[in-house]
Amino acid sequence: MSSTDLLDKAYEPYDVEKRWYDFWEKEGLFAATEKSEQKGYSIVIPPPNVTGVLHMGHALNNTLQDILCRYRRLRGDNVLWMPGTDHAGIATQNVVEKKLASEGNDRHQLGREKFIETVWKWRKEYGGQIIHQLKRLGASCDWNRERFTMDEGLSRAVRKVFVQLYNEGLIYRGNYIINWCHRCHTALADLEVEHEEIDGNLYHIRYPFADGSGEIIVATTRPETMLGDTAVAINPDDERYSNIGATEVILPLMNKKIPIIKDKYVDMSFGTGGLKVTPAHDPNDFEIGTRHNLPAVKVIGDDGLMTDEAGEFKGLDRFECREIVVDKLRKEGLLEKIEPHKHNVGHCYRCKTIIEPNLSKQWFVSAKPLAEKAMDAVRNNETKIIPETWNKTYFEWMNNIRDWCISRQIWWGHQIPAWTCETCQKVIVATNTPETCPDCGGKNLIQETDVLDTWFSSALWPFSTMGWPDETPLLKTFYPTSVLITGFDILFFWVARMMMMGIHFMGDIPFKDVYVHALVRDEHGKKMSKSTGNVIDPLSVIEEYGTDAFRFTLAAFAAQGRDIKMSEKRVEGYRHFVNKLWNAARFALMHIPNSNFEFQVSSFKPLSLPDRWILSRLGKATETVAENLDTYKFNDAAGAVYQFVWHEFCDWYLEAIKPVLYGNEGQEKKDATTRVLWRVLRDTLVLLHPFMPFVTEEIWHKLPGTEGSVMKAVFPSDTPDAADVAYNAEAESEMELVIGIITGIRNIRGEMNISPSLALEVLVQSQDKKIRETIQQHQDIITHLARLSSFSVEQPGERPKASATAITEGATIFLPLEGIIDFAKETERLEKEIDKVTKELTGASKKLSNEDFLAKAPESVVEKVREKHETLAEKRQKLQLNLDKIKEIKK
RNA sequence: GGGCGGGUAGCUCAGUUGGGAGAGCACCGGCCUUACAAGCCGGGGGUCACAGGUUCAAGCCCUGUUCCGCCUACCA
Repeated sequence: MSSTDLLDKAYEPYDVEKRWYDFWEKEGLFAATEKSEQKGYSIVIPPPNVTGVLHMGHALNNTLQDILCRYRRLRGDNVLWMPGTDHAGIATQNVVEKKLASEGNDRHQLGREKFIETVWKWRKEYGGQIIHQLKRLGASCDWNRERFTMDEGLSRAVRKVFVQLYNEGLIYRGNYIINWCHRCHTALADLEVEHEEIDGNLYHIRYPFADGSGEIIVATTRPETMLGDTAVAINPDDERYSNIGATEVILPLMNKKIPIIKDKYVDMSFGTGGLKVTPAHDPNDFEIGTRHNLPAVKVIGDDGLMTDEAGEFKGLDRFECREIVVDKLRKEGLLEKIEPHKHNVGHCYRCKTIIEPNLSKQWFVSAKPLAEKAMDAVRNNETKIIPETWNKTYFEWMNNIRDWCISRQIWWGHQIPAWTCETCQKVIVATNTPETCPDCGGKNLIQETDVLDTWFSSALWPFSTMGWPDETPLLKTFYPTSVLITGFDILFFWVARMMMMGIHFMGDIPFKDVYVHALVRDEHGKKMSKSTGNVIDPLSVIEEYGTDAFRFTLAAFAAQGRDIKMSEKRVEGYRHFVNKLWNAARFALMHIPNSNFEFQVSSFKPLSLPDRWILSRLGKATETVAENLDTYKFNDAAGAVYQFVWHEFCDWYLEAIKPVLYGNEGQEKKDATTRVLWRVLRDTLVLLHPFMPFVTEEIWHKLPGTEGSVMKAVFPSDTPDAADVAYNAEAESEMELVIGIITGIRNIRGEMNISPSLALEVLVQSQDKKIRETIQQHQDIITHLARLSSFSVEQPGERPKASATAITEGATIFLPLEGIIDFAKETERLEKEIDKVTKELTGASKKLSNEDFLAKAPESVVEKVREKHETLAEKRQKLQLNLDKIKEIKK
């Protein structure tokens, strides 16, 4: 590509993105090396649901991962970003069932085997959607290694884990109260229940004593469960009931005698202090029932309809039954009253159906022993959670962890590797399908029909994806992973469980760092949801503004510990930034020769002030970007590079070197500056690449003197010629002086409304010889950037009359403009400036006259304030002088 | 009920051992200056939620109040 081929005037992302993504994949630039001398760096992707489509959360999550992976590659690491999806048991089954229903079919008609076949077919056809969307985002995953939680390898890991935990006594099976979703027809883990406050009623029901000596009133929010009551409980300390003789009540509607029991659990201050006990339909009642050996009567079936045990109510829907029960109680005069009552009701996290606590035989993981070590790892800093504030949440949950119900009554998932011998009822748990019963030799072995919770398999993700249970080179190179990037919403679901499983099975933590990022909300801070209609589709944003602008927006707003409020307007702003870079490159390419070009900056010395300055600033920007990416401060990293590119490189450097590039200063100077320009652009592209991979790659290929992909570039601070961009104190302070003078002149121009096209004559006075020399030396830059017709520097002496003035540190600027300046305006401007300075000056004086401050503040602070006071006083004095002068002339 | 986070410019937010209140957008004024009007130059704007306290010094540390958001939980 020759430099005479100008870039288009505006950056058009669409074609560029497609082209380079294909190129990267084709060149194998995303591939990790199994064995390498390089430092290993690995991230496993939080596997999106195979049913999923890319939303803002995914976009943020994966953009951050991609930034880190691309950055680490530039730093020379051997990077593995492991991609994949999870099988999302309930969600996927729901989707496929819906599809079947639309075809007038259902899974029971198909049968289990056929149904699972259908799901696989669906997965093949539609399951890759989100992977394609991740590619649009620029995700540099090692796609050849893509995994799926239902893959053969991962399934093997699941079986092995299940069997081992069972043998260790950490998995057990039993009848317990679990959360039951009638719509999904399965048990759910406690975590999968979403609590929501709803306006319900508190029903007060009279339970007559069996001996006719009176009654006790109990309160309930779910009257239909009374049909399954097996006791009424009171607190043993409750004086209201200390004198009752009755030991039993008659359960209304059922006409059944049930005992009155005493249990400390009962809260005396709630209602009447009488509690109905339904062990089959309430977790607390279940525990009370266990303590008192009460029978558990299941009146609500797994289908949501009342069971045989519900007597005359049999077959009614649970909510319908509630109304009828209440109605009947009222008629029989057993309903004391109904009070409105707000309470929390559990809903299924997949389908929002109201959850019923239900007695059921399920499989559980005994979590406490696993949680202990998972807590230790964080306590000992083996795994660091960032930001730290999430430690508390992590410990809070781990400390109160309860056993994890892992069986699901659905078909799509890992079928539990347990068999029951029909002959002797022995339960066999094994990785391979057993042929005969080891106890009785029976051949009729029936496999457990339940499948495992999807999170059970995702808990193994960091090592199952790398080939475990085999000892693979991949595991050796990349486990433990370097960092996990995730949203806090799955801290418990996933992160905590990976910690438990990783430590238990690998004997080592699954990740060294866990970076917890925020949620993406809409521009008003509301959670995005389909029902609210405030969802912004990342893909439409990408279509409209380009991937680079979108990614940069996400990074720029990814401040630790705060949610991101996303609006398209923000993205638009960063599209301007992409375009700015594009045009800066366009400008640079107009001046960088494309042949016989020696790119070493160091061979051209001495360099001009702008050259030395921009190299110093580039070094600073490089350092800042690295520091902030190393500590997951994505917004600060993005901010630093943005500031550098726009306000230092474009606003000052490119403007300052124009005369040189136009050849006004001779070929030698031009050659030197061109090298610096090239160098800064090259390094800038590398710095920006992790954030904006596409536009940087596009420019990289247009820039002479670069080879291959920018992905293969070396991070600026790691290059052999990194010394060129070291901090240069002299250049920075000289440039500050020059910038100060220019800004002073521009300020007058702006405030006085002097036409930009009018070239001005400017005189600068300074007492400091060094300052005078520096200014003199760089007067061409000042003349150019401030648009001057003449410029001179001298010692303080005669003040030009009729001039506007500005004060910078160490120098006074005079803009003699007889006939041009407006005296009234200049007076006003100076007065305003004096006001400002006076205010600051007063603050400093106050401090300096405070003896305590002088005595107790550190010397360096006092000195700083003294200096400040001195400069301000001087500035004020000069301003005052100028004001007096103006007023004098005005007269 | 328990826990966490937040209240800083009109808006969205930075502000990391306590010592100069900042950015982006929006707004106002001036510019088509041959990279970019998706741009350039200049400018205005804040009792850092409120009340106390510690300190020479508080946006930052402590206490209390208040408002908002989230997580978590078995008061029927």
